[in-house]
Amino acid sequence: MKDFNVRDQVARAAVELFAEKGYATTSVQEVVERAGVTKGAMYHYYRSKDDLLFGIYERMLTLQREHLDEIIARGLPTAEALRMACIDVIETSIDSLQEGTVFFRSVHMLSPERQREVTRRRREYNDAFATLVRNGQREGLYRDDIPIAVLVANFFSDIHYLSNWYKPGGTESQTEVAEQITDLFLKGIAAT
Amino acid sequence: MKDFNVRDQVARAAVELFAEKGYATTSVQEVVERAGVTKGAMYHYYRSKDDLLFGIYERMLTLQREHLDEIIARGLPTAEALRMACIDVIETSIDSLQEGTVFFRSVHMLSPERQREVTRRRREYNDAFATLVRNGQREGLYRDDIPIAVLVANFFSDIHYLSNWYKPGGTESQTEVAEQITDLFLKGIAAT
DNA sequence: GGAGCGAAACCGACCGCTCGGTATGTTAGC
DNA sequence: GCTAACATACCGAGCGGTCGGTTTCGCTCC
Repeated sequence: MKDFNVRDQVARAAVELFAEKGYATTSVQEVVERAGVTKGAMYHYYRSKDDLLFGIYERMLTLQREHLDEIIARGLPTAEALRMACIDVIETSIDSLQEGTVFFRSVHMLSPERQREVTRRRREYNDAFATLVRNGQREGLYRDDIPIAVLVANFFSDIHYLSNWYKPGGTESQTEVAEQITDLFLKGIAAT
Repeated sequence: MKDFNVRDQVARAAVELFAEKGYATTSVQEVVERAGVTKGAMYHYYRSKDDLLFGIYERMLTLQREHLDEIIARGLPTAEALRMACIDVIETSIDSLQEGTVFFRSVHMLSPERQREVTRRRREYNDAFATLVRNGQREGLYRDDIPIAVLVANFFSDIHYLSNWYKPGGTESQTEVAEQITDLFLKGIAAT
């Protein structure tokens, strides 16, 4: 039994380095060195550098989609479901801060087809989230004097921005921050 | 009399291309071709590709800092000043959507010293903005149960995210969007 | 006003280097 | 002895930047 798995080690090293210094300025050589393997080993498991990058998107998209679907499937009241979805996605994003850095910074480095797939899946997530808000509007919970796209963007921007300022190990736990941001968002969109 | 200025043409082309396909994947050759000049001409005015990128940051940082200082200097009541600062920075950001795309995506491509300068100047802006919020807290206008850093990040995230979803020429004018986002933010931080 | 001239503006071929990817060789397990 | 899992040396393309040369500009002085 081997004490480490080449695939995972490479993926881990890739995330770290792409987050630290960017996809384009990180060479495959650097990745394999940090992973403690050789280029040959890496290219045995991945077909290209692009695969390394796309893997990050794949994992993030799948993970967040699953979480959201699971929460929606519970059939909770809209307000509870939305609150839960917000807190969960923030916490998840904090768990994957490095992935988030790469995610939002390097889409344009993917191959065109993969860019389109990422866009498509993000839109799906966006739509599912927007539906929650829309339901809340119908129930009179949230204001409808502002386009729903703006409301949703207002929340997604926080997710996006997290990796730019949140430092783990600070005075605030991720749960605290998640609740604070969610609270700010919900206060903003609450019906007057 | 020449009908165009090499410096500006190159800068314009650089912004466009860096926003479209990223700094790293844009070659100097592409930039000069779009600008309609030669590499020799470009390197006569700029010392490096990095200069091209830094110019974008320089302009954005200076512009936004001037705007904020000007608003603060008016000595308006806190609530008015903050509202005005928010709307202004959103409008300005919409005016410079492409610059914004590059600004938030390519910091890590700058030379280390320049990265540090950008960070420094952004922090200055951040602090000036935070002071406004802090004043509002003291006056009892805004909630103080959430760390000020979170409050500020909650707004900056919107600026950051703008270039990811706002499409000019849509149904909403930039003024409308600026007011909507500002309103969401201010509702969120209002004292209960 | 135009000849002369130094400096600035500009051209484009070229260079050194890095990087993603490959091809061929070697080892280990079944 | 066959296959999957690696290792290593290498290639060719593309890149940022340079450098010697040429053109244009601006000004002076007759």
